[in-house]
Amino acid sequence: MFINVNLKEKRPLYEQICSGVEEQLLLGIIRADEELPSVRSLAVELSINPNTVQKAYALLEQRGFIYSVSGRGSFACDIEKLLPLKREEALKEFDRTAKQALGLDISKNDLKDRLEELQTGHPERL
Amino acid sequence: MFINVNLKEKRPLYEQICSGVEEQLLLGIIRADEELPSVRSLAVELSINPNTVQKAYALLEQRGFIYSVSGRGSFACDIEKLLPLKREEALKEFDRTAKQALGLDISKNDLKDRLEELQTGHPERL
Amino acid sequence: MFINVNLKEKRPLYEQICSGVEEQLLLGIIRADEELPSVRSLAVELSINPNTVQKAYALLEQRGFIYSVSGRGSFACDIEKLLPLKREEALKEFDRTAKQALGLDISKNDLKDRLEELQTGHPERL
Amino acid sequence: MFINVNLKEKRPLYEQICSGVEEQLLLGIIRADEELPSVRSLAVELSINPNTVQKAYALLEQRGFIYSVSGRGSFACDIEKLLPLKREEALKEFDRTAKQALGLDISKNDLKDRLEELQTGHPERL
DNA sequence: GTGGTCTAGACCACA
DNA sequence: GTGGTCTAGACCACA
Repeated sequence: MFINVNLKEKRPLYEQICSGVEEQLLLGIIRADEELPSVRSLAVELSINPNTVQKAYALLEQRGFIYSVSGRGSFACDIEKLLPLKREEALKEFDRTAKQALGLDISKNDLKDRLEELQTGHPERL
Repeated sequence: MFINVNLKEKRPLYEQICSGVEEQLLLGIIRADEELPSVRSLAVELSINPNTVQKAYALLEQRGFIYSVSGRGSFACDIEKLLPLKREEALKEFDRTAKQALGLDISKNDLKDRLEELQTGHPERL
Repeated sequence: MFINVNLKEKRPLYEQICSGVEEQLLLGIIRADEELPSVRSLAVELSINPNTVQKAYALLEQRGFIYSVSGRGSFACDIEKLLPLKREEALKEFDRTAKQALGLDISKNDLKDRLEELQTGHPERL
Repeated sequence: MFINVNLKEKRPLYEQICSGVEEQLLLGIIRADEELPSVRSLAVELSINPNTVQKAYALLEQRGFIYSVSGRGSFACDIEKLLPLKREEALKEFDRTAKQALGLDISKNDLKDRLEELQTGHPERL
């Protein structure tokens, strides 16, 4: 697992960790029940405060991405169960931005053309 | 001009004011060179501190939406000049969310269908 | 005399009037002892407050560009007597900006080349 | 870092702080990613209000000179990336003042001689 | 009257 | 501890 954090970004560090882990889960880089680095080791690796990692893991657990076994560590949830929820969220976001564009007199056809040209950059699941 | 602020929202008050004004400018509700409510009067109307309104107006000026004349008041810029920039920003956001959806195995055709069903809610410019 | 003021500029209106008059004096558009528009008429022409024009004229008098004859009006001074002072001020400004450029590792030769290419846009004195 | 503010100057305090910091960044006195004094400590040092320092730091961040990390502090950006922009600005200013001098019948050769005699006072980067 | 600057002091999220 | 937001209130220049 390779998580990057960037101090210059405005998002709080714990959010950066969360989205890093979420992304790798969704991409299949982290498998179901795979063990995540411990709070302490990740804190050392990223040179940040363990409390920050702790907060990120707590949020990830609350959001259903990981589960913690006390005294053992943290493990990835089965992402397949989360996909429908994530898709729903993504579509809401998509609608919102599409509406915004339409409100600026960009036509639906323009947006469709744009869609067609998009490269997903979606790597094959390992 | 009808600006609403909501203390319960996480976004700072000054940002809420900014987006309220921006929206009305883009919708043509506020015309070029039209005078906005003074810092003080808007503060009274919204029951917030004048400094907060001041910060919002300063940001709006910096972003090119309004211009302030010391001792006179604040006035709307000609929004037509800002439209291309806003469109560009909106399209970037659109691409981002579209990519996100595609990354979750939602097909381009699904997104296009969704686009087709969207109602813009875009009022005619007066 | 054609003075323009721009509400969108950050400089105060009275300063804009001053520099407009100064410029026309230095360019020879206004001649020595020529009468300037009255405070009231200029205020009407520019659609601004007479107090603002009054302040501009007071400053111009204080700086030696015009003189007022009470009950008669305001008249242009002989600009030739002011030129040495203006030249000194301009050279100070020139030195300041040149130093700034040199401090950013721009070479003296670069600045000289730049000087050579400048078009003055200096109209012939009438 | 040695920042001075002068209450008697007309420029607002926050602008004085900005230009002080900008200058030291451009001179290489402050290095990339070096930590700046905290908002509070600089306020104490200069005997001014923290809000004023806060405003200065916000402007410096917006202008690309520093970046702030909430809960951590403020740090210097890599100035090398800003140099081209600063050079461009400086040359525009140089042109402006040169034109002004030429408009007062000062010859290009006079300006070149003047350039030649200038001492930069530019300290070596450490 | 208007906007712009500044002070004094509070409270919050983040680390 | 740090920066970010907000309030309450003062004073100034400008028009």
